[in-house]
Amino acid sequence: MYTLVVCEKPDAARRIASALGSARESRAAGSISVFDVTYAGRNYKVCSASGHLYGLVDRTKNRSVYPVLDLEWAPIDDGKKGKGAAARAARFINAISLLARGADSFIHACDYDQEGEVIGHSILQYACGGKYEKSLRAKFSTLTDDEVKEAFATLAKPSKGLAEAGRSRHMLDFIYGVNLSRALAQSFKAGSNNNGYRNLSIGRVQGPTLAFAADRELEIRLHVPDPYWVLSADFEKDGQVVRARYEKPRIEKLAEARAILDACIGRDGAVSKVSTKKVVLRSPTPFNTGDLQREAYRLFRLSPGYTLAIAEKLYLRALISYPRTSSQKLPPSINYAKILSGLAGVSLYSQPASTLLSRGRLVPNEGPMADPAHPAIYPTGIAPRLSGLEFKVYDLIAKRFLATFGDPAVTERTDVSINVNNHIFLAEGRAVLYDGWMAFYRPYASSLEQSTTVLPVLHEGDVLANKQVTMEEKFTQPPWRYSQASLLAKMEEEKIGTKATRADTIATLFKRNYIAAAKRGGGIEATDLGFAVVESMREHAPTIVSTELTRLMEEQLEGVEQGMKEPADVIEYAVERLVESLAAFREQGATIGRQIGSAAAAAQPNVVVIIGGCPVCKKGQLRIIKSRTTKKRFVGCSNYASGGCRASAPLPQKGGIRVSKTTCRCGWPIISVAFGRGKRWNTCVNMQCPYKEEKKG
DNA sequence: GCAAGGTC
Repeated sequence: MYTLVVCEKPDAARRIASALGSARESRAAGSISVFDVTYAGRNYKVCSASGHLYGLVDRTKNRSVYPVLDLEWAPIDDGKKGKGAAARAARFINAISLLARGADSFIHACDYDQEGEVIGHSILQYACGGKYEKSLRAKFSTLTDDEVKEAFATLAKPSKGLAEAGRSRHMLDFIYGVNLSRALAQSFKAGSNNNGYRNLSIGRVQGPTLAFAADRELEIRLHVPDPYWVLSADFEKDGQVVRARYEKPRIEKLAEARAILDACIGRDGAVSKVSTKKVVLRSPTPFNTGDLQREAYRLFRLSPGYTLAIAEKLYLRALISYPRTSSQKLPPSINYAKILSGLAGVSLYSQPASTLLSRGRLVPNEGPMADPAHPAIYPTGIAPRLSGLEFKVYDLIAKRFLATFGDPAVTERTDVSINVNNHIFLAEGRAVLYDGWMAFYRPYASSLEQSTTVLPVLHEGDVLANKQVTMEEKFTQPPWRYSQASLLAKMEEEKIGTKATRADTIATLFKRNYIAAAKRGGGIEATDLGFAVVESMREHAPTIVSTELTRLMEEQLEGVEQGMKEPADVIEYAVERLVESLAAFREQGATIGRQIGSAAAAAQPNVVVIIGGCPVCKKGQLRIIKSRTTKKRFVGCSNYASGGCRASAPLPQKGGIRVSKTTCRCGWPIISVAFGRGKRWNTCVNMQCPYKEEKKG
């Protein structure tokens, strides 16, 4: 007789078994690994699932019918992740079913979180014959020997509320996501003139993520650059140049900037204040999935999805720990010294690893985030044989691990105020006094190290020769577009999606052609189709494109978990609200479809700042500028301030502006301005254009 | 050809 222990994945089964004692591995039917181990006089067979083996299926199987509200749990079928998933799940289910027959008791040892509770629940209920409530739960926060033993010594009743909350989460996501996606796709079909089908989708995570990109794109398109002026000055002391900027970083009036320039040109400065400040920079915290994805993007421009795929490979080759983790913690049980000894045997890391080993006391600088089943990502210490991007990602992980143990770095910042005719200019010096952890993180810490600026030694009252004062006209910039990495960070911040799925969701939005690489300036831009989907959802099912749905769902599921709410009531309430949204789609399906359809076909408006060369002075460029006095937008020449070019023209105050490729015969640019729904008006910018003619676009 | 969530 034995107790069957059900784990979430093969790797966890191996670790749990070996934590309990000396385990013997064998192959069960379908060749999945099973570990026999005796612990405290009891025989255990430790087996595992491979993530979710069961999922929700639509009983009707007809993908053109909605709403689908009648769902059941069944072995997963081959989905979008490719063929073979169903066969793999069947292999695990068959093997576990056989093992269950000989078991007299069951332990649920999947990851101790909501999703893990569901994975174990399904297996114990469906593969083991309704054993969930009779099973006992092993609760651990990381899979270390001590914690696993502790969990088996203090087995608890299964958390039925948690399982119900998780199962309801699956239900709600399916009901909202599948139904609204079907409604979208079918309204597109109804509204398009060729009756074509287009695979459209929306969901609790896709929706808000797309809305982030669309809202940002709108901000960018609506941005009107405001002019401002920047003053800077170069001084000299003992042959060394001191670069300084005017104390006000932006001067919004040209007259004011001119006045300061005139007052300061050719006049020497006097040092009026010198202050130095030590800044201590703690070592970085170890990587969780998102941290690694962001850093790999910053340094190598790798997409989050690609980084995770590479990390997955490194993990499968036993070079790094499990890469899907929220944790920023490295418990001592991973054995720092052992890992460092391993790294000391790799020539690239031997010097830093030995340095750390010689210190004796090793304390990593941990971050606040934790994960129920895994520590932060760390190298195992096994010598890697890698090249290309795999090497880069490994190197980043290894050096980050080393840096985590490094001393705080100490930098010094010097601020100098320079008085020129009662105008204050500021110069700033930075120096690294002690590099500490930075030495372990080279070259990845370089942006911090390279901020070094050397100033000559300066004292209050020193007189500095004024070499030059310059005035530069600049324009306020629109906000940055999201990159894949910053969009992922935004999702983390808004608490939507999970460490393992965020990159996938972004990839889905690309696949649907809701977002695309921006034509200029890098980053992601929402496409017209993306805008149209957000717009129609905001009108008919607004919660799906808002993070509010996640928040509301979590509130309700919290009630289910605590046993205060019935899952059926929570789902019924959601269905009632969903059905209202779907009613609008039924009534206005064709109209919605036409809107989305025409958006999908329409060209992208350009982001316009410069609209063409100046036909008057022939030197400057015509730009869209917002007047400081009237707050209205107009066209002005960039050569206005420096060259006195007075070329200007009024603009309509509403509607997106695009520039035509052709210039008017009078030499001025032709623009098209959006008005109404999808209509544009083409016109020459020149007020006195002798060829003025309006063209419908 | 539909979600989001596991894992490979």
